[in-house]
Amino acid sequence: MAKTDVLTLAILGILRDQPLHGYQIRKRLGAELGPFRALSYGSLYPCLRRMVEAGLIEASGDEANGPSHASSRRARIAYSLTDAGRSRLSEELASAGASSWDDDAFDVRFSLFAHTDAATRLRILEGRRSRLSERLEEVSEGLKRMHERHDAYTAELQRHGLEQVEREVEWLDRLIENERSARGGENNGSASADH
Amino acid sequence: MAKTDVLTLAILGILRDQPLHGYQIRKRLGAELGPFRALSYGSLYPCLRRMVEAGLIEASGDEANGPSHASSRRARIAYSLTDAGRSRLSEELASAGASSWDDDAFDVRFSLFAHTDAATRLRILEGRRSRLSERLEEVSEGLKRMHERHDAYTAELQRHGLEQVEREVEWLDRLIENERSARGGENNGSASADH
DNA sequence: GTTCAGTTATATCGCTCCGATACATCGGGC
DNA sequence: GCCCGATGTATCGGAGCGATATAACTGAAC
Repeated sequence: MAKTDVLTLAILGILRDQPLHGYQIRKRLGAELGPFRALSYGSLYPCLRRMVEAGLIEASGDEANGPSHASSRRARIAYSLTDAGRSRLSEELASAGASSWDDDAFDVRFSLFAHTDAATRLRILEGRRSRLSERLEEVSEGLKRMHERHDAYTAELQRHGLEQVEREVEWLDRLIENERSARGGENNGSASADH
Repeated sequence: MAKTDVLTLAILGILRDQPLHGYQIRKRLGAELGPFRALSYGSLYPCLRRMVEAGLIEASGDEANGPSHASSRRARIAYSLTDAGRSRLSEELASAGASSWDDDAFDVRFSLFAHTDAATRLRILEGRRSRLSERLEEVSEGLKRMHERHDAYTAELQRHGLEQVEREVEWLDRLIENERSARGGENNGSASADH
């Protein structure tokens, strides 16, 4: 079975197209998932080590860069996917379980949608949507029940939180609509190499 | 100096008005900060222990509930603020540094606004606002620079993140406006009896 | 009236993550 | 020549989380 945590998945995804070393992985991930979700070295390097141990990636002493000049390049360790890593990635990309629409995992899964087939994309979006509407009900339930007992600021915080989730749902509805209308037109294939 | 972490502050705040035991603390916190921000026991109990060690709270073997019926209530440990804890709380409530408008801290600080004086409220809101607009610029900068090199889904994720932050800023602007217009009318006092 | 599920309640273990920090090297500007 | 900011690898301590164990009470089904 081997469960794949979010960080591992994100790294598998980012190494899909080229080998990179730690520093680059961090920058790319930061750029793709937004400047929030910082990802510190304190998580990155241990995770890379775990992945090497698990045989998902391979470390190599950086030959990659051009003809270049003679001698002592600084220590750089480029990581690339092994076959096991590549098949783990596609296995993971084909799945659409609860772990795909959790708060922290959804962004990563979404950022890999270009390599996910249309049916799975739709299932993930719908799963995320239903997860959020559960939450919606919880919160608005709570809001009604707290008439007294809470001051204006706390209530405002709740109201604002509710609104945020509502907008998130609207966003998902738009995306789902798009996916649905794209279906039927084209072949529904896996989108793959656009850049 | 003694830095107070977010969780500690939240607990100080929730114990301000009555002693509670662990389970209740968790429920209240969950209700006040929204059902997100779960707070697991694995964080709560260690934190309570730290706070007892630091002399901020006191454990007592639960006499609190009514006349009640005779004998063996199950083990329940009620925690209440010590004088040190109470003064730490008001000290913390009077401050408005960067730690008040960090992502994770802001919600907690905001939920305690009813016990924060008007000037500090305003400073915190403004601090949070400027933190978010920094981020705004970063992200939109990044969005412009990534024309190529990113697929449609990744771009959409960025766009959506940007929009969220924009709305957060609008929300803050509304709150700041309210605070400003309330000033001048009333006495600007601290909304409550600080000891 | 007994069983069974759910809530109240405290507590710990292992693991991961983060922030801070320590190194070293590179490319440029002054 | 010299410092500064980016590039790059790495670790440490502390804090949080998810899962889990334990146990007593509550109430409804049967």
